[in-house]
Amino acid sequence: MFALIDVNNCYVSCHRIFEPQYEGRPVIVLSNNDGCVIARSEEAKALGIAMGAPFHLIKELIDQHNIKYYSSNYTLYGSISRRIMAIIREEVPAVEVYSIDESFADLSSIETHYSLESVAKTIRRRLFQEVGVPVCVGIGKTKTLAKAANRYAKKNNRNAGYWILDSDEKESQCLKWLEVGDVWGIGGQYAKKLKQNGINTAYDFINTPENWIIKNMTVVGYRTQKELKGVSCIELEEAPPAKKNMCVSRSFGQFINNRADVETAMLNHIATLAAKLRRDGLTAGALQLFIQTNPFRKQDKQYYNSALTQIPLATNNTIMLMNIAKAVFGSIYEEGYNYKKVGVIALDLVSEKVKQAALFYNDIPNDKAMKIMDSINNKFGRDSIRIAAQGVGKKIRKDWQLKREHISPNFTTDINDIPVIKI
DNA sequence: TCTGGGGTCCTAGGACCC
DNA sequence: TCTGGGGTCCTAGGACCC
Repeated sequence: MFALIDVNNCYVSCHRIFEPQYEGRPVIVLSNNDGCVIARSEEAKALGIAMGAPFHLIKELIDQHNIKYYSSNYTLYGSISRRIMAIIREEVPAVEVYSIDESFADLSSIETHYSLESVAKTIRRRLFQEVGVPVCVGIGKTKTLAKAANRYAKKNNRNAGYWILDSDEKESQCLKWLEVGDVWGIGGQYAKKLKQNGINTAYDFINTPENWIIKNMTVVGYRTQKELKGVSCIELEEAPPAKKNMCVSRSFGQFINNRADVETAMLNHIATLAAKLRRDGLTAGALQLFIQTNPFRKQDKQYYNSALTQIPLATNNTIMLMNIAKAVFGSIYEEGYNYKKVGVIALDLVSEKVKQAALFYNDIPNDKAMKIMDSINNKFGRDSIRIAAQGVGKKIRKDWQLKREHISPNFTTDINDIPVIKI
């Protein structure tokens, strides 16, 4: 059996740990740049606030119902997530951290219904007491069934907070209830196509001929069908597979139409990217840059361009990557547009330890300097030390930086933000 | 005025090789 | 009337996940 443990309305729940006065009240969390809604409390969902709703279009509703809103604070969520995963690891033999708020567990060593139930209850109780977040636990024979069970628990057994698919009857009942578009692995496009063919529930889906599924949804859809039938095709991945690409991109707080600022933003993304590569012990064999205007501004001329550069000697050195990026940037930047976003992607990633040497290339970068930069930034906070091209003096705070007007304190990661308790 | 960021997998088609 | 068989690599596009 597999379990899926999923934090209820994760980002909202993270904020409520430290501001419990918002328990029972409508709360939402906004995307970067306070652009749109990416998390909602149950109370906010009940008021009709949709996932992805643009913030500026729901301001009236927010005032009307006194909805609490936060800018997203990934430092906080990451920290809470680590606490959660540490506790889950103590309770089950094997864990796959699937996302910031979800993990799969392998329960194959646990046999009776009673023991499964007790694992679910213990995890819930400990996370609530020791971290302060509510979670739901779904249990089934495959990862896809565990996902389905989790959804069932959330909608139909929320107080208990778990659901176990340990009989054929319970499986059928859950699959008849589950809309086909809510199956893990079936997204909007396939859901539309399935419904056009009269396949509305997960139960309809498992009773659809295999050849139809393969023809219309490839082998990926076929695997999903097998999983729903109780045949496990997707294994637990305790160690995440090596990354193939790594991307850093941000929308600007407002649009920018001067080259120097766009370039500075890009170089800052390079610095972030290079640090992420070094953190994971990876080097990039190629670098892609892209820039784009804001597609929502219909009054603006639209533009998108990208450039892919092979790197002769795979690297994670900030200065080298910056030099490459600067050399290529001019080929994609065009004057006369209002830019909204710039991004950088590292591709052809290989481990630092096994990277191929280059025969005709002697420009060995100073990686020791990078190590020192990383250790300073790890100790004193990001960008404590940086490359001058990222901006100095007054240039550090600029239009391209994120808008986060409703940011919460970093309660768990910044000594200055630790909550004060008065006794 | 204002609409997120970061990933993976699969297939078809076009190019190449012997 | 008739035109082989067996492969790989790369890219773009489309689907999906959180």
